[in-house]
Amino acid sequence: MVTLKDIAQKVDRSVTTVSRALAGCPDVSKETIRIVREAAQEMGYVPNSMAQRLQKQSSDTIGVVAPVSSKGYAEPFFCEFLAGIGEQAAQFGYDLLVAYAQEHNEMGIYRKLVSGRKVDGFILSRTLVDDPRAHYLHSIGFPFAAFGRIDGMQDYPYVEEDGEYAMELVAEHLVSRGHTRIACICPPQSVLYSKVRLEGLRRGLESRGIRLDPEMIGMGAFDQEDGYAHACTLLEHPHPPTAIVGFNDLIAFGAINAGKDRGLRIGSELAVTGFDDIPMAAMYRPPLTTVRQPIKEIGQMVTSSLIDTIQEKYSKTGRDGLVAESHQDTVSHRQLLLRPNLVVRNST
Amino acid sequence: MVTLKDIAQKVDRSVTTVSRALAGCPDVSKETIRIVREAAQEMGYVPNSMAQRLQKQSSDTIGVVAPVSSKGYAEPFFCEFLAGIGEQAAQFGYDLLVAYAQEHNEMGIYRKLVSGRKVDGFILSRTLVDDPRAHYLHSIGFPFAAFGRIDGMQDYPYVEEDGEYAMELVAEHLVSRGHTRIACICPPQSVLYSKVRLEGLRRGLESRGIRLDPEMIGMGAFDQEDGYAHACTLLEHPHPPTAIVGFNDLIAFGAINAGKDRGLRIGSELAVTGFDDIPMAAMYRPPLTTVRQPIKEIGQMVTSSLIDTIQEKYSKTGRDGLVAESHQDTVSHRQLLLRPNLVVRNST
DNA sequence: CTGAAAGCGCTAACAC
DNA sequence: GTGTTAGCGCTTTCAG
Repeated sequence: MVTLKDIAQKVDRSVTTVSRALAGCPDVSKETIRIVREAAQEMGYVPNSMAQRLQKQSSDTIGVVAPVSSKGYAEPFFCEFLAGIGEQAAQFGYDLLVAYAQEHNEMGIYRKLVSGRKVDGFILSRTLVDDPRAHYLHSIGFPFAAFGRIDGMQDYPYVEEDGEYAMELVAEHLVSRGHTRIACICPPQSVLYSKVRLEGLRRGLESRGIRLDPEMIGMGAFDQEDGYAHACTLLEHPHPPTAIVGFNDLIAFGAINAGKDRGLRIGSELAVTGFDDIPMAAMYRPPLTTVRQPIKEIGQMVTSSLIDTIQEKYSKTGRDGLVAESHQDTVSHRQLLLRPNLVVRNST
Repeated sequence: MVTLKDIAQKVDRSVTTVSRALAGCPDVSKETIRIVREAAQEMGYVPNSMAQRLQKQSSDTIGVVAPVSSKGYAEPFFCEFLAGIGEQAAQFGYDLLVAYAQEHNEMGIYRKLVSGRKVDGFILSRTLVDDPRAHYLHSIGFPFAAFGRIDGMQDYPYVEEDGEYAMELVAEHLVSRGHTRIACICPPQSVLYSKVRLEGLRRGLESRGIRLDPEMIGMGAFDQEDGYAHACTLLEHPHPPTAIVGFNDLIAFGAINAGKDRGLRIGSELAVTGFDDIPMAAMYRPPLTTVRQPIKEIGQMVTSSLIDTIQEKYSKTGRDGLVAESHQDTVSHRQLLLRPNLVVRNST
């Protein structure tokens, strides 16, 4: 592996000069720059990243801890999200480190990554109401950006779709289709988006004179199987719903199946909506009415925010360790609440 | 951040001794070891990985380059695969670096990762007939392990399900159900598993006196949409199939939809099989008959192989750079061909 | 059993 | 403009 030293030897300059020439330092003669770069080129020089990182005291790496167990996430969704993160990170010269949390020690992995200085910042997703990850990182001043807001925390960067508004759209849509008995199936209320959406749905219905019956709420679902089970229960209710709002597409698929298995005609006898608009949503039968989340783009945005945060921190501590008074201001620029779209298909 | 130096200062020993004590070097007094470890513990010492890596000249990191564009892969499948890799890597103290290839420069990213010494080895998946990635890595002696065999390359570690045998099972199953007009929809033949499975299907059918009509082969599909389109074409054929073999589950879903949209009763009037057994396969309607691939476990296995390979290389070049004569032998232990299972559900 | 010194490859402060 | 020196944090000879 060719190093600066090798080049230095070959062009008969010092290692320092070579380093500077490569960096394009202004106080190196044009001539030297040319010579050095040429040599580097033909020798196939590539800097040793570990050496650079050791010296810079930064890892140029962004960390993502994958949700505990596949159960915790609509996978196709996470995959796209990751792709968005990875692409954006690469754009800015960052690597992407993906770690998998073991069941009962999600925090441990964050601590390990932090203290081993393996990453410069984290992307958080599926934020919780009182998110321990966010609290931890916040408390030690470690950069992170989240896909999703966090209750009881203000000054941190996030991107999120306005779940409340989204549910307003869903409510409006279903009511306009004549539904009055409306159910929903959602993840546990500890998952913030679940709480927000539920609240949004409740309000959206109430403002249209419809009450969201507590018995019409299936709580604690993540995937298709859960969705199926909850939908079955709902449909067996003495006063069953004519519409089911799934809080993600997988849940909605499960609900559709439950309806089908009972001989209901989806779309007419039972309406089902989802959330996310994963690729399969359009390909399901019937195609799913759902709230679109441009998940890859969201991954990119949240990554940009994170990188901003990292570099801001770096430039600050690099200078004097002083935290600018305008912290709150600069952060607020990185709080994005996206306006969602409802994609209407044949499941409603 | 606490360093060896800090500990050394505190316990009044040299940095060297502290390092050795922490490493559990036998020639350090019990007493010193105790003292040092205690101090390290309470000071919250964690080694700086960049420093370790620079000095060890290894990154303790495994690289995975995600397939170009989401189109290239059944995503839920890739996600699980990645999880298997990540978990196994963590088990052995390796990090997982995930990179995303841009459209026309997949090789570039491999080169970059190699020359920047960012990873110690790669996991390859969806191998191609004449896989450029494998050839490149092989030619420079860089460790890798593949999910899938590679035509024209022998001595490298891989894990694969026996696609030929799998198709034998599928053929047997369909024929035993009375099908004689059987079609299939597969990815391009440059994808090795596609070639292998197609060959297997052809043979499986022929040995039962059935010819695989070239017009019954839909070529170049990856996802549900492609599967749908090809299935439509097949079903519009003057002599349409009564069974369609999808080369992955997404393709099969597409075929099921195409059949449904034509009013065919899936399972009786049109049989459809898949491959992979992604979680959704059991939840589709009708549930999909498919060949099971324990993808997460495969991820773990292939990662183990890779780590073996890395460590073997390291111990060799570490000693004298000599390659043992038994290379071929040790590699062959890492060539696993798994026996697949057919999961029969209602789509056939 | 312990420590001093060297070095992994790179960058940066400080000369000349 | 360029070189010398120092240092990032760690491991590893080589001496004692």
